[in-house]
Amino acid sequence: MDGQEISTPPPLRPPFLPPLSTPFLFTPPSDTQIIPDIDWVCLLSAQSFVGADHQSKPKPVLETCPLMAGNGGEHGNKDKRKGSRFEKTIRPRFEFQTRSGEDILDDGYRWRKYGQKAVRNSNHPRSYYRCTHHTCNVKKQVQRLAKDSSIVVTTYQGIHNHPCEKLMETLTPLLKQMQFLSSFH
DNA sequence: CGTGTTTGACCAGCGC
DNA sequence: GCGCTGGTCAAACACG
Repeated sequence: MDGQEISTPPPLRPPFLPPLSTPFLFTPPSDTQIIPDIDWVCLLSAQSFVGADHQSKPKPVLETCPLMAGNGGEHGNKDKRKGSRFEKTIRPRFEFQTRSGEDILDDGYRWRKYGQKAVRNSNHPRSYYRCTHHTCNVKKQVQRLAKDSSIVVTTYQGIHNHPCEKLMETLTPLLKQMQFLSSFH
């Protein structure tokens, strides 16, 4: 490497993430210029960061993926592999290509690695991650491109059913400050 | 001690 | 049926 800058992408919230409207009670002061009908989900979605240098256009697809049968997030069922463990279920899949030295993108969620496999036609292994939230079934796969090892391909499967912890941490003080400021009006 | 990672084994799907 | 490959499990281990 000739000292090329590797751009670490900012934390992102692609479209497969849950709507923020549920956990957020966003009540802007009545005399501010905040547009009430802003679609924050779209605003923060992948569409909004298409064009950034380090991001490629995400490829959202719907396809049938093997899914744990009756998985309610409970662990301890050792017979998960047997019988009707897998059933065909429509599960949203989103793929991102990111030019980064880091394999793990900070998307605000917590992930636990549960596997790693060497992949055919690639020098780089594929890593498997699962959201650590006990009620959440979202998974992601991280792999570097065989052609260009500086590009990380992250594939998300599923939709989070809980708020983004880091984003909540970030926005909570902001919201409190807004409420504080609005109390003067 | 709780949480996350590593890694070998296991299983299912698919092509031949 | 067999072998290959991708995906997952779970015990062992590391770390703060």
